[in-house]
Amino acid sequence: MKHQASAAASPNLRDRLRVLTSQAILDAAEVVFATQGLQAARMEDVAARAGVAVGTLYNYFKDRESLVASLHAWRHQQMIELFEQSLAAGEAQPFEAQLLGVVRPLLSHFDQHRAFFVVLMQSEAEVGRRETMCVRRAAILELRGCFERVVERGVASGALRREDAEIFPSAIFAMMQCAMMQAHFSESATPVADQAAALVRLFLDGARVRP
Amino acid sequence: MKHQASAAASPNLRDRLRVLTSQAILDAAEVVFATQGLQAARMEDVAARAGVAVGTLYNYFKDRESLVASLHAWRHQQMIELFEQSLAAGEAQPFEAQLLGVVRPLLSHFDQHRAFFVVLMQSEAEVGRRETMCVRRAAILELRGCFERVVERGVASGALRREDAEIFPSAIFAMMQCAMMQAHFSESATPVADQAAALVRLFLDGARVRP
Amino acid sequence: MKHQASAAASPNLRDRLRVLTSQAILDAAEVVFATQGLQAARMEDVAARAGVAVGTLYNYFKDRESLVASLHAWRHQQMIELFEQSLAAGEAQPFEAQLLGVVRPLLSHFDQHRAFFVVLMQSEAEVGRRETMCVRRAAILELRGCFERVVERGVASGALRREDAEIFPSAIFAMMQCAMMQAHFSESATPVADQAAALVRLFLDGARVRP
Amino acid sequence: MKHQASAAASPNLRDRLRVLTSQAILDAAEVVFATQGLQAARMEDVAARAGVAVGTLYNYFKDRESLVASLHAWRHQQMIELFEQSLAAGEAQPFEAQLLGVVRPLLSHFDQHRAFFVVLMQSEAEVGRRETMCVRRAAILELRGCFERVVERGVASGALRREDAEIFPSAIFAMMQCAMMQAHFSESATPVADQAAALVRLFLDGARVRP
DNA sequence: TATGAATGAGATTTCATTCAT
DNA sequence: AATGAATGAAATCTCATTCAT
Repeated sequence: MKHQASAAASPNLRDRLRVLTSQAILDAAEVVFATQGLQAARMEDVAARAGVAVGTLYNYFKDRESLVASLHAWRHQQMIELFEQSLAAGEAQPFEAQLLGVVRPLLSHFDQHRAFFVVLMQSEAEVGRRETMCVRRAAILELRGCFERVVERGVASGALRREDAEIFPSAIFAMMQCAMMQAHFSESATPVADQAAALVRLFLDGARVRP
Repeated sequence: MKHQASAAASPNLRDRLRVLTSQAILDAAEVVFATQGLQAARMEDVAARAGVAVGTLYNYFKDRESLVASLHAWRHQQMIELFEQSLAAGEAQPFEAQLLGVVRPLLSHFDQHRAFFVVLMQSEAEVGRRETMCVRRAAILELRGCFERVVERGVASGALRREDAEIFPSAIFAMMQCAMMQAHFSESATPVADQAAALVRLFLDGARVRP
Repeated sequence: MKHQASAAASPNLRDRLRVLTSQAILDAAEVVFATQGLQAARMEDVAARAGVAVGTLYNYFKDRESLVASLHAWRHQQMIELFEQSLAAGEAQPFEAQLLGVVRPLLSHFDQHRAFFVVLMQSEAEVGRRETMCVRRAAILELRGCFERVVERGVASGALRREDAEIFPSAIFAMMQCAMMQAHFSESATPVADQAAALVRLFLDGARVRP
Repeated sequence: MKHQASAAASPNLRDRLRVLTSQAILDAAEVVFATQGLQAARMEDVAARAGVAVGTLYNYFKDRESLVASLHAWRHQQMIELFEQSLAAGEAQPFEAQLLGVVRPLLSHFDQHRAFFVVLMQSEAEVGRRETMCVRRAAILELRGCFERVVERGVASGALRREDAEIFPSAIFAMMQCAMMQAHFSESATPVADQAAALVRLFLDGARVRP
């Protein structure tokens, strides 16, 4: 009541701390899960890395599964947003440039969270609870839907063949995934994003020698 | 060797029984791992499915990890052999036909062991023990090596561009993987092998509209 | 005392508030313990029901055990007082009437706090800390002592046999308990107090057919 | 095959061992639960007392709750059987003798498992899972049903009043329970069974002085 | 004085592995 | 060689209690 600043900030303070802690836990979880593997990692490790007690994890996430799910949802959301921005930014450009404008930022995002995305893929393949699977599938389908929109635009603008258009979204997605996996297994330090142009070219022109 | 006929046959019989049991266990393991997930599956489940006691598993495989590794090695070996046969069989054909001749049987193999390959991919992304990782990486690199040989032949025969040849093997591999994953997540019943031709065409000619 | 009117009233106000909060907590605790069970109930639940924060509970009661003990003591005190009043009120009446005058109000009290008394009995059987047990035993003995006084008066007035007088207090007590338990398990809605007369008659005359 | 005895015993051996272990666990559980209290007792304590590893408990009982339930069921069954035998044994005797013939053995059984029965009562009052409650209630009702049969016989033989017969079963039951509780709280070493005759007399003749 | 997020000891349960029969 | 009961380390999750605001 007395101090405007402190009084005004006070109610927000708790909330801000909550958000901060929540983020700290998610950040820690990402690193720990990526480093130790999704199942090998113990909640205690996540807590230790986040600098909180185990019990605190459970004040923010119902259980282990919920923590993993939140992590997924978070990164997924970021990717979708990144995609939307990139797509909108390239709206005025010719198709190839727009495609590259979408692929490169996504690969950059990959680069920044490389370790975690491996975990993400791993758990995507996981044969777990039914509901978990559904959520995952929905997420993947949403991402694929993004690429479908790009392909549609390519077809509409006359840049892509209409006949095989059905498999194009998956094809781009696959190439990106592959670049990712390869970087992971070869433990290469070069950013995957550097291959964006080559990938787009391969997707558009194929591998065949032109006369 | 020491004993008469029956005794001479006996060691063979024993060996054959050993192999039979071993195979039964691996078969059971494949199904159980694929059905329940690699970590969710319990050794007891594998034993039950194989029709043996838990202890027996440990008479044939040092430990859980060793069982999984054997399963991997087994399927991997089959794929390599399949690849070699397909490649040799298409030696006389033009490049596109040979490539298709390699891709289609591999996808068929995928189709037959679809569930397990998902598990395989899952564990490939696994960040487990260092030595396990090495073995896995070696296996993947070997498979990629196979595709490198195909690409080399394509380049040599003038069918593929030399400039981007470096990323071609991964690209083909990626497209196959992707077709696989997509089938898994969409729970499609159509054989992935049916998409072989489309994949090869996309790889060779790209997605761009030709004038 | 030192300060003026407002200051003089202030300590009383504070005290009254303390008592009010304390009562609110005890009331909440009774309901929560009775509903969820003595061990299943969490301090947080009690706090929520009382409309205070968890920390506040510990401003009023040292710890969980102390809260339970207070609850017990409170109800126990009420029963003792109820007993004394009833006993005094029936002093001039013949023995059977006086006994009924004691039993019926106690059973009514039971009816009002039925759920809690089940919890009370439960914890009476609890094999917990030594000191807790002592307190409980003292409470029970005090209640039994009340009935001993009634029995004594019955013997003195020539209404009860002297020979078996030792087991009479427990017998009455047992019958009351039993009526209680039975009501609980049969989830009967009829007040136990309605059986008071029948219980007293059974206690006095037994079950045997008289010639 | 070679040895009749050993071969014949062999299949039974495992089963007999299973039963033995199962009994050992139940015995240990009874003591531990009675000594430490139903919730205070840890599975580890039960295991230690039974001389097995914790895991073994779970080879025999699905979970903690199941162990407790088995214990209850076991003792309950024994009591029912004891009751049936006693009742049949006194069939030819006059009512009072038959009643005593039923009450005394039950109280003896109480004496032998005194500590556990306290636990039994405690958990009977427990407000736990719905299904658990149902099982318990069924058990109690079954026991009460036994006493109802005795009372019926008493009424039929003209020994008991018909009018109040409804509350007689509970009354006997209550008196027995009370004797039990009292012995527990007073930590008396005298067998409760010694009070059997007094209880029966009180039940039959009441406390009133006869002219 | 009230608050409620943080704490961390402790309990239950699982399951890969062993080993006596 | 096959069996399957016993083992016990390890992981998840709970909740009474504390203490900074």
